[in-house]
Amino acid sequence: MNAVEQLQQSIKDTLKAAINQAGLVEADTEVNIHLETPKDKANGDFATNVAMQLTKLAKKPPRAIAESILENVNTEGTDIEKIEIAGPGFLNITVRKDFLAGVVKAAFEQGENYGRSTAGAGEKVQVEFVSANPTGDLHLGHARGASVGDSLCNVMDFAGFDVSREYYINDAGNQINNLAYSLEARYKQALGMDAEMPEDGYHGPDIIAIAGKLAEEFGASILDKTEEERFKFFREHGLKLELAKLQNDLKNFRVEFDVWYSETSLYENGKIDVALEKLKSNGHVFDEEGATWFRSTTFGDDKDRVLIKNDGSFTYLTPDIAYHEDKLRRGFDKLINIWGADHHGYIPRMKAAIEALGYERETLEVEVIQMVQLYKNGEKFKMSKRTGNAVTMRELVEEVGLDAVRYFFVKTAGDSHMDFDLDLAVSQSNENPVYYAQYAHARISSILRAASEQGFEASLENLNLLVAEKEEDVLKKVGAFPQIVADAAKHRTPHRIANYIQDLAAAFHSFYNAEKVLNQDNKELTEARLALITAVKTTLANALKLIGVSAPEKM
RNA sequence: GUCUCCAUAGCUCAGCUGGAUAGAGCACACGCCUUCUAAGCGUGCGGUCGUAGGUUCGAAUCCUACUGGGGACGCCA
Repeated sequence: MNAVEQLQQSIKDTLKAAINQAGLVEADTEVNIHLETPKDKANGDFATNVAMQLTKLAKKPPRAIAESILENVNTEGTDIEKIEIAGPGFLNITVRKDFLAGVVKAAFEQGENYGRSTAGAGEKVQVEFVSANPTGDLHLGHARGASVGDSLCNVMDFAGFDVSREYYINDAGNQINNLAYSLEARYKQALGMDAEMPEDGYHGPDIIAIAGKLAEEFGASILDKTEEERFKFFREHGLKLELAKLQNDLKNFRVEFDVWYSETSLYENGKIDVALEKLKSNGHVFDEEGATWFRSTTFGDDKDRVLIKNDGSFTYLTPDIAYHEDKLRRGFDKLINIWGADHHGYIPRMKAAIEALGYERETLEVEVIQMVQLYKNGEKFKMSKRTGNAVTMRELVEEVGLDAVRYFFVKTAGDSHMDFDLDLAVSQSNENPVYYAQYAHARISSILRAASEQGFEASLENLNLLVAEKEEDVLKKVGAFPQIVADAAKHRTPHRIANYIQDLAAAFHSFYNAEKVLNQDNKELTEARLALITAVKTTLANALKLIGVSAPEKM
């Protein structure tokens, strides 16, 4: 438990004691006190609406309850300086100033671990994200999914969850056949031959590039093979090179997975049959019209789903069920899937499958990432893998810059639709909010360099000198960080980290303009302030790292 | 047609399990560099929180209906 949490708990305990003392509720009633941070600091450091919430139980008006609590409260030996009644019945709590000094100390001493907590209690969580088919380049939607997914993993890890990142490779099924045929056509074209692309072929430039590579390496020799051999060749090489490309692109996007899980492996090791048998023995499978069905409607899906088509092959769902069964067998407490909004209709059947396999429905959590609408030259820009004119993640990073892209995608809540104006992102890249935060970090670094040259050293000795208004604002922001991380992890909302970064940077910039840090005439204050800005620097760096953005020493 | 997500300032978006006078950035207007980085700070302008009901001490937040937009409704993946 961090300092702020301890403080909050202590305030809650103090208030609970007062409520009991006042006899406002039955002795065994569990009163849930919610503390919030008032927007206006004139309303104290913390505020609670508990008096309003108790109106029904205590059968008194809120202000009378508040007064009753005040009369019975004992703040001796706590960090509470004063409690006031305000508005309709809020209790505004002001904390002793020296409490904030502890915040600097914590950030200063914990360094890159400041903000870590055990809020997640080591819960084993697996997060599956991106999982794009290995049949084309990653595009805008994948970039958003990668940003949000990776940041969420970072945040949850920092908040004490045991996180594993996984990418599900769809290397089986029709799309891979299409990949092989597309590649063969491109290969022939690369050799100067006439070849038509298959009807559902992949027209992306990456396929052309891979075909060119194969033509260079193998010449025309592949043409001598039988049709079956050629198919196998293009399938294998296509997959291998597509996968290598995906892994490389993601790595360059600062995203690394713990596990790359092959769909084909589910076929090879019989896990699909095992899952099917389990569904059958649980009584959730039936045959009809030559196909085998999963009775998903039993678990709230709006229609039943085919598992085995009448041609004997599996639908996409079947290996996916086996995959999820396998995840659960690996001992995860929670499965988080990050899916594009175009797949959200798929959620009820997957949850149904989880339940049919005998697990808790809630074990599977699906975070839906809404579509990104790209604008260019003031017009909507259609994204299509098939037509090959999509803006890829790689191109986006080249044009806009990695830090800006990662920041941009993670600062918006995943469940809200998003417009991405490419011209704006490129032309105004210097005004992108990400630079605002990075600039704060660089500024601090600069001051610390100057301080070092002038013989100053950050010190925790005189933190009680940090009483200026702007200093307090900064301290409160720094102190809030562990709780922000814990909340963002709990609610699966990494965008809160981005918002927090803006707040913290703003508090610092404001402080910077109001107070000068280095002052030869006041060594004590200077060195206390150095400790303060070091705490800010640490916090900024930690927060930026969580969302995959760099923290530069100079700009 | 059914399901689902969304609708907050001119634009892009926040708004924590319902709380006090709904916030930030961009844009616009005006100030601030002989002083640690002006990619910054300050002041101002800007809102019937899509519409109409409901729930209650209190609703941008929860419920219902409607309007408008995205997405999904396949023995594709």
